[in-house]
Amino acid sequence: MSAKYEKISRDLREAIAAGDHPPGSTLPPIPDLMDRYGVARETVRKAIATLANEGLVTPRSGLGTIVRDTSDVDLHSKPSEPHPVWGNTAGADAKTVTVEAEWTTADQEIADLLKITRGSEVVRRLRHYYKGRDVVLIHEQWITGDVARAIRSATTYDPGAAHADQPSDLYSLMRHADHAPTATTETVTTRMPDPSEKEVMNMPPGVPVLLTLRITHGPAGSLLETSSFVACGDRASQTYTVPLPEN
Amino acid sequence: MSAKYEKISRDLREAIAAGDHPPGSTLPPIPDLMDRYGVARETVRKAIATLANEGLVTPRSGLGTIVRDTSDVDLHSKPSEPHPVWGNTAGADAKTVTVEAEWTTADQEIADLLKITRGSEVVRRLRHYYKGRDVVLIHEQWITGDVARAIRSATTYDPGAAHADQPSDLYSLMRHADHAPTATTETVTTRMPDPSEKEVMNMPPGVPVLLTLRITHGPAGSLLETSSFVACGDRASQTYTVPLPEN
DNA sequence: GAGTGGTCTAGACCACCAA
DNA sequence: TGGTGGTCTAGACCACTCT
Repeated sequence: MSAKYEKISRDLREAIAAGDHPPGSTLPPIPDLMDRYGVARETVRKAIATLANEGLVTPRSGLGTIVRDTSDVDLHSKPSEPHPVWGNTAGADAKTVTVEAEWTTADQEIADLLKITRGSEVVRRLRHYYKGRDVVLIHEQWITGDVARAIRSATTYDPGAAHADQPSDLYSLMRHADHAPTATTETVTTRMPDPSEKEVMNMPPGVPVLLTLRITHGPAGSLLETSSFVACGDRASQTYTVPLPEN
Repeated sequence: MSAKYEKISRDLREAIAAGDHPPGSTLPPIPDLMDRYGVARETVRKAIATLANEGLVTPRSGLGTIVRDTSDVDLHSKPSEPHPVWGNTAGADAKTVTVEAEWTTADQEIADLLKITRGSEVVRRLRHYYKGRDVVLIHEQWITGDVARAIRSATTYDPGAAHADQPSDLYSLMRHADHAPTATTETVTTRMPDPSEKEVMNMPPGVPVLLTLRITHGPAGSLLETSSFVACGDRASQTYTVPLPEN
């Protein structure tokens, strides 16, 4: 109930909340805390690790234990406008890079989501959204073969081929290809990043990811694509406007 | 780059992913892993702590290191229907308890959100949403004085007083009080829980919270209330349906 | 009681960063 | 070079859970 490291982390947490140690500053060095509390090194480190896992601080070798700024959400996507309105909401230093693009076949999970048969041809794209030099969102997308072929015919753009230039808005292409999207269903949840996500987005410890699963609906109840968005949780938020019924 | 504990945690992570150690089972005991890798106890514990912070396992004294089931989201709220549709989406064992309800005055932050002057009278409510015996969502709500007074007059229900019985749907009361809500704006983000949230919702390590900030709009651009929803990240998700424009 | 994880120590060596 | 955090050890004692 009251381990030594818990008291230390509680004291430090309160000191941060009270405004000592403002964001960007450092906590007292480990040796200082060892003296102050009369404990061993590993006990202080455990206390600091607790705060790191809460996302409050980031220990950095040679520099000290840096207090994070937890209030700076600089990405603000509004899916009410089609999701990749990256340029609009994220500023001039935002960009998108298509890492992979390929024709492949749907596994069971994707087939279920898109209500197609397993093994159907689909286009899979993996894209990274940058803010400055940092990847802040990983977008994996599956487009039904029907829609991808229609786009290829109507616009001479093949969604399943890698392109040097970024063709921007897939939804515009869908409209030109007679598959205008009518609505999306987006489910938002959260979890901790796996090691590869942590590495790609250069995430400090104690920061979760915001996970969005999207399904795009087309004419006559058809399904056009499905996407998963994995966003760095301390930099991204999503806003929805929900109209309410009268009764 | 390749600390001993990193190799151990990587091995265990892969073993879990491969289907050895299915959800609910336990990892090998610490002494076994010490022997297998020829390392000290604290090294093994660090490896396991890494997995715990990723939300993959929960070590429990006397029982072992239990593999969590990361796929069981049992709460699924649809804000397209007014948010507290708890009974509909969460099953029969869901309930809501009002922990606090009071008339108070708006601080600067709440005043800004509701576009009222600081110090105005508002009603603040703190509610816990249960699933079975567990709190899975903490709801803090501020209702403008105008709206709360109108409800009190029209329905003889005072939102700012504690009630033994749960009056259910605030939006219905608003409609009866001539303040029908027309839309909500909901911003979703994520962070790690603070210690009090972790305690109230009995959250294991490595589980973030899903944070929703809601503003409810009323007739003629008025603002009726604002809420923060803090949901246990491994049990809750939210779904939005977004209509898309034609062009 | 036997086995599990939880806490803590005292000391060692290493990697990183600034001046 | 001196100070920072990062890793690791070998051993101790405690708290919890099941049988």
